Amino acid sequence: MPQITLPDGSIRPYDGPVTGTGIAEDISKSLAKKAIAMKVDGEVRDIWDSIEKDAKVEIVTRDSAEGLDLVRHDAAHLLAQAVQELFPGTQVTIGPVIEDGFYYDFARKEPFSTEDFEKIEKKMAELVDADLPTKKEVWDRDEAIAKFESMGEKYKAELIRDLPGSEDIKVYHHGDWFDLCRGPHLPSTKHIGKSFKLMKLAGAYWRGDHRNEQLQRIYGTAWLSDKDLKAHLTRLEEAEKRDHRRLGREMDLFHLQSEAQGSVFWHAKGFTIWRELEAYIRRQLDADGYEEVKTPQLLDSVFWQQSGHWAKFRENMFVVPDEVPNTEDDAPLLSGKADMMALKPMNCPAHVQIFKQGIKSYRDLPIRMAEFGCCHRNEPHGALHGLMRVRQFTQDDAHIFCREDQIVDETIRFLNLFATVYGDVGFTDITYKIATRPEVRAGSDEAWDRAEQMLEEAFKQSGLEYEILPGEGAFYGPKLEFHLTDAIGRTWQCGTFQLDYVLPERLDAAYIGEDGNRHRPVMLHRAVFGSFERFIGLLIEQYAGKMPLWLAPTQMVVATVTTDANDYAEKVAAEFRAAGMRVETDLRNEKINYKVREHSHAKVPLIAVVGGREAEERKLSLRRLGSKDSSVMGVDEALAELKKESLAPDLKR
RNA sequence: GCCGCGGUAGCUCAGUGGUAGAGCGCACCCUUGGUAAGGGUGAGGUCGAGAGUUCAAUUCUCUCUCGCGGCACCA
Repeated sequence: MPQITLPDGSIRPYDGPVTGTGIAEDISKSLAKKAIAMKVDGEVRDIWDSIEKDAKVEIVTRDSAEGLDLVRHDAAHLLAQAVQELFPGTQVTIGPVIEDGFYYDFARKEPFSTEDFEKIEKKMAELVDADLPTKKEVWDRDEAIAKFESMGEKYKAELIRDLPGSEDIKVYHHGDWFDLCRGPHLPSTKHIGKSFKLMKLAGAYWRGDHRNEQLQRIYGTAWLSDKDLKAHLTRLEEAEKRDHRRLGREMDLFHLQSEAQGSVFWHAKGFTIWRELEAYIRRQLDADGYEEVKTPQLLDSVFWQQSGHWAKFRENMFVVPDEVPNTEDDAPLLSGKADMMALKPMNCPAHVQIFKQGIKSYRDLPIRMAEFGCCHRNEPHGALHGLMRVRQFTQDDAHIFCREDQIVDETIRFLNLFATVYGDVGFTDITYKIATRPEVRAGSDEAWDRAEQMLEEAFKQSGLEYEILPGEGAFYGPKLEFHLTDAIGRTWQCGTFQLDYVLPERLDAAYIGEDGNRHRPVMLHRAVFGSFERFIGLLIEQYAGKMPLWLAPTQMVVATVTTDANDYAEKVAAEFRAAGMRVETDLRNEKINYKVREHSHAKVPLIAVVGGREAEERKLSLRRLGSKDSSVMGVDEALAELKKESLAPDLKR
């Protein structure tokens, strides 16, 4: 006698087991038509499942968040079904729902090509039109394994083998085709609709492990309506326009070229942004009790052996032989016997060397040692991505040497600095994470317990929301991660904060404690921007190139209406430059419309138009980027206002 | 590094087994125009590199390289 509680609080008693369809029909005919699944005590289930006990039930319709997920999940099945019909011999593996869509991983000897997409999409549409009903069966584990193996579906068989014994082996049929699946699913293929599109093709390792065979992954997007699909595709196009690589070229900020792949050629305009940011963060660090240092770029491999990087990080290091190259044309360039040096991939070991000079007392701690250190890492070719992932980058790096009892305070101090800086540059959408102990790690569990607790404590005291990333910490300690999202939804880690008990030990850093004995300091690795490169890349995308005034490479263009005003324009520009602003003039023989258009496209925040009228009255006509209006004002008034406005946020305070 | 896709003028892209085209940009000339494209003329390309097939390759094939999208990696 199940009692079904509906979302409105009403209770419906039933004499026996009842299906979601039955409940929906009892509520209303129109709901029954739209019902595609149900939520039983919060869990999404197949609409045709029987409910035998009292439960809270909510009917799920297509146009709900759950409905959209179901559509996408079914679309993944649909893709698999279409592919298997079109390409016999293809094995299916997994096909989950992801943001905005789904993917399915296939095992097939011959490669798919994006040219196959049209054919597959057509087949998918046919299957939707066929309105194949969904049927669920629970199979015996061994029989299921045998069945899938006999079909040549070894991945499915492996999945079943690895399912916990407590779990049912559920098989969903869509017409004649079936797949092992946790479900739930739509009642039939027609509910999927046709607002889907196959997007891209990629290799992906079975179970995400590069030692396994590589599968072929087809990504798709699916929506409830063609309108939604179109809107999504438009969003992607818009996002492309915000791509920092594109804007970097259009705005003459930087470029990359193959002779220095992964390293950036900063043009004057791009480097202006860098310089402003560097000056800004240096002021913050100075004010926050950091001391700035500069350490060597190239260090002997013996040093990296001591630090542990040679063992753990060597494959990502650029190694340089310490040898005079042979100058004979025919002789080998290098003897192969030279000692090796390496470009630093990190600054931390060098900072320990500075710490170790002289004797440190507990009274000296904490020491906050900062460096705008340029690091090189030999990243895999496939990982390189514009400014976001490069092989040479400069961090706003610092290491805090402190006692264990200072960790919480230092963490809070950092979080405050971090929040100030990100607020100042306009990043608001940040995800905070604590990455905890990985399986392979150094140090005792007690030390890890303490370290993780201290980080959480700091977060709690700072009032920031965070999530835990289990097992994602560094081998030497837990870390805080700060994630930002780029134009197309990829997230990037920028700032970082890592606890390290290991490096001071390895490199024998010590201070004299109150008790007169030697103690190990704890090292906190931390960066606010992370790398200038990535941070600037994200800034460009965040602002779609329309940088805030203090960061804009060119803050103002003084554009003349006629050549008669040229001398005046030069004079005005000079006055603004004298006030510390970055100002250019546009004296070209072009119409003012043309100039305004061009500088607007170049995303210059301010355009000062000057003609005969302005020259006569020592005025300018100011137009702000994104505005159609302009306002005429006196030069002195504009100078006072804009000089203040163009200051970095900290200097305005 | 792995899988798929790509590389033609500064940029965006078209095109072809008989050694190339557009728009924008650039230079020059005319135009002195009041807030998102005034007109004209012109310059500009080893069609990513190498090899192969062919009478002939930018076009077809292979290798390499770089780029793009994923995957793996990101101590």
